[in-house]
Amino acid sequence: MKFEFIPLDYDYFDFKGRNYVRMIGRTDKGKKVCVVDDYEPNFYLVLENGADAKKIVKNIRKVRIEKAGRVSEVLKTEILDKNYLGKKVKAIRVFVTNHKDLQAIATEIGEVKGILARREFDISLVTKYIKERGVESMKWYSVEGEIIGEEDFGGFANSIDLDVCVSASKIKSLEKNKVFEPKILAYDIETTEVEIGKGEVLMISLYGENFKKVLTWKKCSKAQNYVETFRDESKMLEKFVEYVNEYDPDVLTGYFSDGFDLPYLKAAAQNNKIPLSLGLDGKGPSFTRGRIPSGKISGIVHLDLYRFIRSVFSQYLQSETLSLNEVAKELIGDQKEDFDFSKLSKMTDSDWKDFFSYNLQDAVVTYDLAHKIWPDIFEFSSIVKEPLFDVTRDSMATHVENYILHNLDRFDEIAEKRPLGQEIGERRAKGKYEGAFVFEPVPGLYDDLAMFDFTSMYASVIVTYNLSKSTYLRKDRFSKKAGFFPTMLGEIIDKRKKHKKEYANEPSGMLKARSNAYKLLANASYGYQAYFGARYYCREAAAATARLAKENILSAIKRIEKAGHKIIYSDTDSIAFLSEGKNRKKILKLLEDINSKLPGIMELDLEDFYSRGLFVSKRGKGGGAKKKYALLDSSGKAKIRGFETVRRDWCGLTRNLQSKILEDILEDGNEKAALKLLKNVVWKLKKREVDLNDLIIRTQLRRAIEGYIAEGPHVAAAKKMEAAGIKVSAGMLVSYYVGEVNGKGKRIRDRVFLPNEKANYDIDYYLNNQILPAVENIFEVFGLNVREIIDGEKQEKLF
DNA sequence: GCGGCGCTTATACC
DNA sequence: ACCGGTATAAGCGCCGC
Repeated sequence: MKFEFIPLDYDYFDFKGRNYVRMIGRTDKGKKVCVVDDYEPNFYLVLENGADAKKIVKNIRKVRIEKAGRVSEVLKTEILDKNYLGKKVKAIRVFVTNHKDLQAIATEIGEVKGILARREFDISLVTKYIKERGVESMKWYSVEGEIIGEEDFGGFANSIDLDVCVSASKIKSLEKNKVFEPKILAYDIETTEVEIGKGEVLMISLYGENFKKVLTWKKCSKAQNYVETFRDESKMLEKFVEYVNEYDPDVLTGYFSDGFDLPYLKAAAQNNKIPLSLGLDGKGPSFTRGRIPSGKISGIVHLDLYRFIRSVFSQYLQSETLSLNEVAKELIGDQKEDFDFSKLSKMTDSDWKDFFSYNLQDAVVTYDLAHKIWPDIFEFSSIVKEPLFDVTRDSMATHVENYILHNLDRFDEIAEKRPLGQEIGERRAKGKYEGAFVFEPVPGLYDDLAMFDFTSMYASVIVTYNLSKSTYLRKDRFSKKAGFFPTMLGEIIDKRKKHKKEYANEPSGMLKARSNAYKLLANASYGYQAYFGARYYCREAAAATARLAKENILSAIKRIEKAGHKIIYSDTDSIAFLSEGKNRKKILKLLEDINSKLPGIMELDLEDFYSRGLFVSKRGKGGGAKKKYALLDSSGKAKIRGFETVRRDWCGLTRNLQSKILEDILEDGNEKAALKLLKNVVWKLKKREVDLNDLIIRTQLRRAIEGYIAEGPHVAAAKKMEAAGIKVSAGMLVSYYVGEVNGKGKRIRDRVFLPNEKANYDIDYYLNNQILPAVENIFEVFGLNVREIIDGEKQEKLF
């Protein structure tokens, strides 16, 4: 039979000791199908110059190992002309029986004379399959094949529940370039405990197209009609499985569901001694090891939105935390409902009703969020050529690496190996190298500024100067012959430009996602070369990238100065300077002049014009503070960087006041209104009229409590939480305020109170450790000493 | 008991 | 451990007086 097919999920199985890839996807008619393809596992031997390839082949043909009840042997070999790290080499491609034994066979062959390196035995089977056969995630194919019968592959077809299961004889790529719209089902659970394996699942919400349910075993006379009540937890779990399998989604999505919902459900099923038979094979979720376990369900792509958002998407976001609440608010508007969890101990029927609604709403929000970022997930998967499951969990470094791996064959390149423990240790032991240039500003309020910035600076430096592992010669010298890494990066930059332009002409979610994906890949590639875990690690290339970027920005600064402009600030790839009465046209001419002399693909761009800019001094010490400024753009919008306003570990009172003060000063050009604002807040603070919510300080607990050498206020707060029976864990945001205590109380941590604890807020602390430090450097620009002014007011009041 | 300084810690910028 | 270096600044920890 023949049909059109898009792969959504990949895995593999063994039959008679051989490997087969199994892809689950949809046909163009919307049928969920399984396509089985055979795979010939293989790796490479890179030969030394002048080695006797035929002799080596003769020797290795005999290699055979027995392991885990399997026999693996060398089935065939090919002698090929390939490239390895950019150099022409003779190589032997060694085909073996089973992918699982690649490493063992490579070890068995050993470091024989004539063999320079053994490579590509450390790439996953699915990645190798996609790389070699070109059957890529999120692309359309025409598939021809035989329906898999009941007896085939040891009764394989019986164990999975699908419309069709085929063994492919021909898979041909189709020229179809449209976004695939998956069938998404979102879920969320509420439980009595937060620890996996403890407590019970109170309810499970499910939300999809024309589908909304809340499953529970809590009886409630006021339950909404979408609530289904079961006899007990076990019956509820069974129905959950039934509904998911019946709905038959391509994607089952949750928020932090790898870390919570799915493992909790699995443990709850175990506690009830029932299977959680989700998925096509009915085996339920399996968890792959890792820092965070990844929950895999056969035939359904389990997608934890939190993980993709954290590793890929978070850099677009303004949100201070990656909670569903905040992320959803930013991306799809305010949707999440509130629920007071302290009610849980004594719930009325009406409370339960609210809780059901809250639970459902979380699934709705998750569903909407999944749709919102689907174009980004789709594009990432199709650009990086890795399955959805992996692409939504991999780090940026892995994305860069996968992009490279899947594009190496165009360069006839054999892939470099992944570093092992010892090598990682050696790489990490190397100290830091010198990084970016940051200009020390002179504190002051400036009028009429222009800002230039280099587009994708580090990436364009890598491309321009050909900086990579395979082009590195010796001591700061790199080959002139274009390497595959800089070439690929050049292509990434070109594609980013192309799609950005297309998006500008005809905006669409897909084009925006595509251009963003290329931008992110380009931006992550510099860090990749300095990352200890990278196959193509090259500290020298990374150090040279930083050094050459610095040379280029310093020479651009000189040119701008030479044209008669005073430099106000510069950080890494941007330069702010005074327009000096020159009009925009003249400044654009200057930009053009500089650009004409820039090397390679390097490009300076006009970032924006600003009517005012404020720079302050460092606290305590002299000199201008770097990475801290406020600018007013031509449309009247303030751009605030580094100030307490943008730091989440300062209280709301301070942040709001400082941001208003900065905006007032930028708009008025003087400090008069701002000073009034300050006096007003100080007055309110002293009269205890400030709302406690505005005084809460939030700080992340970045490790377990025992891990701290210095016990700061947030650690003290975490200890208090623990004492109150609240679970604390690394990564959580701790909230507290500083209040008055009797007797001892020298240290701030001794004056820490949790938000629900009653105390008088410590006026002195909020004045001297929050408000004044945040504003004094701003007023100092105008020659004012606000500490004296505030003290003066106090004196006046006394008299 | 207190000032000073180094260190630890969190968070930001690019 | 899951991309890099540069930077500010608070508050603890500890020393010396």
